[in-house]
Amino acid sequence: MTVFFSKKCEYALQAILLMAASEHESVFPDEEISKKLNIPKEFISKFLQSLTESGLIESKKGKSGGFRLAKHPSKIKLINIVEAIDGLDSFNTCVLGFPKCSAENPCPLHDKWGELRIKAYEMLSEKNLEHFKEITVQKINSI
Amino acid sequence: MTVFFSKKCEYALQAILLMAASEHESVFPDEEISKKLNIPKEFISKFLQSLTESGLIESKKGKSGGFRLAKHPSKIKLINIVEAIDGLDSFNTCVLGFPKCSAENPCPLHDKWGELRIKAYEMLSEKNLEHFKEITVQKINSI
DNA sequence: CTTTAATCAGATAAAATAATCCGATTATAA
DNA sequence: TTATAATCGGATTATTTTATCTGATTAAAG
Repeated sequence: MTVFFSKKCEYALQAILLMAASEHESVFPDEEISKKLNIPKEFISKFLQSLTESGLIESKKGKSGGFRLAKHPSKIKLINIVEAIDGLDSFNTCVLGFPKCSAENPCPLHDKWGELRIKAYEMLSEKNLEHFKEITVQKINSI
Repeated sequence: MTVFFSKKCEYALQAILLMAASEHESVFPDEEISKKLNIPKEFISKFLQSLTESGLIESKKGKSGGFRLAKHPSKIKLINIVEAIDGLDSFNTCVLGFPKCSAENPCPLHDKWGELRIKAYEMLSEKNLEHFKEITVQKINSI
């Protein structure tokens, strides 16, 4: 396996990047997200519901409804999505799976992995969605 | 989820660290590995077989049989185990799950993730098992 | 030669994750 | 007010991963 994010989380990150890259307050129905990102349509409501519960997006029922960001892109960071979907446990567990790995009882990779973990966290939290607009548009157009 | 290694791979890394930390040429039956590392006994043969096929360890059948390293610990690196169990695909795929992520069509995290991936690879390949002997002994004694 | 203790290999079961389906509800717009 | 198009939520299915079971084989030791 060797996954970093679950599929749900990957999809959620892609979807929210897509929303942030578009006109503010645009509403996206499942169908549109599915087509633009090649995500199984029926699966979308599953992870977008989690994001709705977390207050990151809002859902609008009925005709011409769909999902949209609940905040301005500048107020959202990728780590918020990861936390909502996968949680932050993996930033605190031993990479080798040893129990009670700590500075007192470190595993052979404890220190190195600790550094990488911090860098990974930074990667997800140092920028907000506003910063990713342009590159996201380009990426999506290339799919 | 947000896993880095599969459970199989974690177990395999732990098991091979254990073997490398002991007297050279010691033979370890399933039972012993299971007890020392709290790994389900029946599951051990599953991933140790993969390591046997890869030539990292040898299995000895019959009474007083078991598994032992096929090479000196100084000739084995953690990346060898990862490659044998999980493969190296994750070092080449997009962290956000976008298709065809590349320098020409990068995802928003392409560069940052690229750096981290290299550091992760280094973490697994810069040292050999000989280096981890002492810390492994301490870690296992603390379980 | 027989007993014993181990791996091996294949089948199966359980659990987690990913994907699909469908009826109920909701709200827009004709 | 009615038809339409969307989410919502629960149930179900499929797939993958993890774990267990069992019988066959092997080899050491008495």
